[in-house]
Amino acid sequence: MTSQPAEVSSPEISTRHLEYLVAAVRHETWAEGAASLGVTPSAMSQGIAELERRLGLPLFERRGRRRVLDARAAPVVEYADRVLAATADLARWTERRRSGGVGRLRVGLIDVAAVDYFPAAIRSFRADHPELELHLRVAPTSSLLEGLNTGELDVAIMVEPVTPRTDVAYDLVMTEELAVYGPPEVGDLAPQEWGPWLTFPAGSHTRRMILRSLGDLGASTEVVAESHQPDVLRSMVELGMGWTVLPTVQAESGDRPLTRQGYGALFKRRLVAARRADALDDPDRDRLIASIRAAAD
Amino acid sequence: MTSQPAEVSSPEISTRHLEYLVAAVRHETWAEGAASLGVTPSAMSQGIAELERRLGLPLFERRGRRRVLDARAAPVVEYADRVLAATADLARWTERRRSGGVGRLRVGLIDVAAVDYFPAAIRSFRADHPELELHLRVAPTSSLLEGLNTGELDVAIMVEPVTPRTDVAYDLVMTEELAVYGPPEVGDLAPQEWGPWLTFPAGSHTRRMILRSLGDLGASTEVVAESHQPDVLRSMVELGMGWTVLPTVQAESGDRPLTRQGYGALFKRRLVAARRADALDDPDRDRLIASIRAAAD
DNA sequence: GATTTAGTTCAGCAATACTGAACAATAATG
DNA sequence: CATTATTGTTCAGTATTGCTGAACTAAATC
Repeated sequence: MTSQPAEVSSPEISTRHLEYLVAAVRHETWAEGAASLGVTPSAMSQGIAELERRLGLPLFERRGRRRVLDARAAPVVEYADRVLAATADLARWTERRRSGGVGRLRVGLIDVAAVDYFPAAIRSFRADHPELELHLRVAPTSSLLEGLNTGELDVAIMVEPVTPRTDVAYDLVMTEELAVYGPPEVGDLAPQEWGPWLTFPAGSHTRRMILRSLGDLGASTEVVAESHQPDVLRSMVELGMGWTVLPTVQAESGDRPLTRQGYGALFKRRLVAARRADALDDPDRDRLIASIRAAAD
Repeated sequence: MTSQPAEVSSPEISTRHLEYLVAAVRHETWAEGAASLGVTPSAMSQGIAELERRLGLPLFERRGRRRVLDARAAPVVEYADRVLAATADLARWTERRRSGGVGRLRVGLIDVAAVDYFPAAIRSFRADHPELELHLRVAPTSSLLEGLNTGELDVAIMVEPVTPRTDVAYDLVMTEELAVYGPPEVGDLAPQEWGPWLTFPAGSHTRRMILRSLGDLGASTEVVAESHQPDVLRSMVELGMGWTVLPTVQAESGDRPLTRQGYGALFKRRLVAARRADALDDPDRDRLIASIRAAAD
């Protein structure tokens, strides 16, 4: 065991420095970034120089008359994003403390949660909490995950990620079944005869699960059309353009339900209520999650 | 969906402010805290007042002539701890970048990992990486967890926590068996006749698992002595003071192994390599983990 | 009541962070 | 190729900030 050397001293960094850095990265030009923060390009230039000096490391390289982030400095931007997200959380928390509880909750939901499972629960929650501004965003899981990480969302009702993540914590809300639906006239076929497929875009969590399950059964995995919108996928199936896999609640609702293959559920996926792992405690978020889980039972 | 109101603006906060806050909380007096930061009490008093002003919230209350943290401000201290830990990480990362790789790795291990399983692996790793200052701390799992969270440790080889945690990420290293050991003269007994017990202190992960497993078998769960040190527990068993449950590698090593009950392994526990969930990537930490897992196979 | 201790407020000063002007380098246009 | 436009940098000036030391206030101890 060696003797313990002096601790590396931490630089003094302010959230202002980090705002300059993030603005420089997120905007096309530094001038635009400076404007977004309400300062002159001169202030931002000097501020970033001071940050580089305090870290003892250059963060940007010249590209013509522009400055672009050195790819090796990505961890510094990640640090800046995290600290600014935590600071924004803190600002909201202190605002809540000051105002004695009046606040806002920003909720993301995938479409099946917003349209099929929880519209009544959300209406009811809103009615029960008039002091709370409830903000809803309906988007695919990947977009909701990004929203959580950038601090734009407080909670997301989404598909459970395939691989465990350390940046997000979640509670199970419900399990739902997805089934195979073919064009109306084909009747029941064996899996080997299913397809081609109309499904979600590449990058979708659910699409990966669908294609894996179909592959396991020896079915085709040819995709001929993509859409984020289940209604669009349904319409294309009705028009005889191909087959799809959808949550049963989405495919069989309304006055023209799709025809399910007799195979049964292809697989089940889990919907979760996710928050950023390092988010501060938020009783309103917890109440909403409890309310949604109660509705799911 | 309501119209989106203006975002709550984040206050400008520096790591200096947060250092003042944490020093005020962690030291008996503000004067002592100020000294630990190399400033006068006046600077710290004004700095904390400015932080309260920027947050719009009092953080401390008067207790006689002292100021103590308002319990409701605990989330602000948690935020400060997180940001300062992340900033210290960043400082080490930038130091590594500047020095072209020469650095330091601070490793925690529980005693069985340091003494029984991985001494050769660690000697070998140190020999293979002379450019790296390897710091070892041997302590119980709870202490190692705290060291991770306060940024004092980069990685910890420890018992897997009973309940999943979001602040720590870990890789499985190995599974080890723990068995029941009685005083030398008692021979094989049924579980109902085991005990009383010499075991780890309250708060120990392993102790909770031991008592739960014994309870499941209908054995006594009476504890008559406690120690963090397996050698001490062994000695007390040899002296006929009671029974213990230990990792077999600890209980049966050396020239006077304890006598195992014929029951077999009471249960298995998992040792993991843990890091803080939001820690920056660290190739040296990953290499050490790979080396330890290879040694465990 | 006198003394000591902990934290606060004040005045002064050095350091910092911003603006606006002038400048340098690069890219686009004629 | 010359001129103009654009992006970012450097400089000087100024307002603001953050620190120290002194004086002060309030609480605790003797």
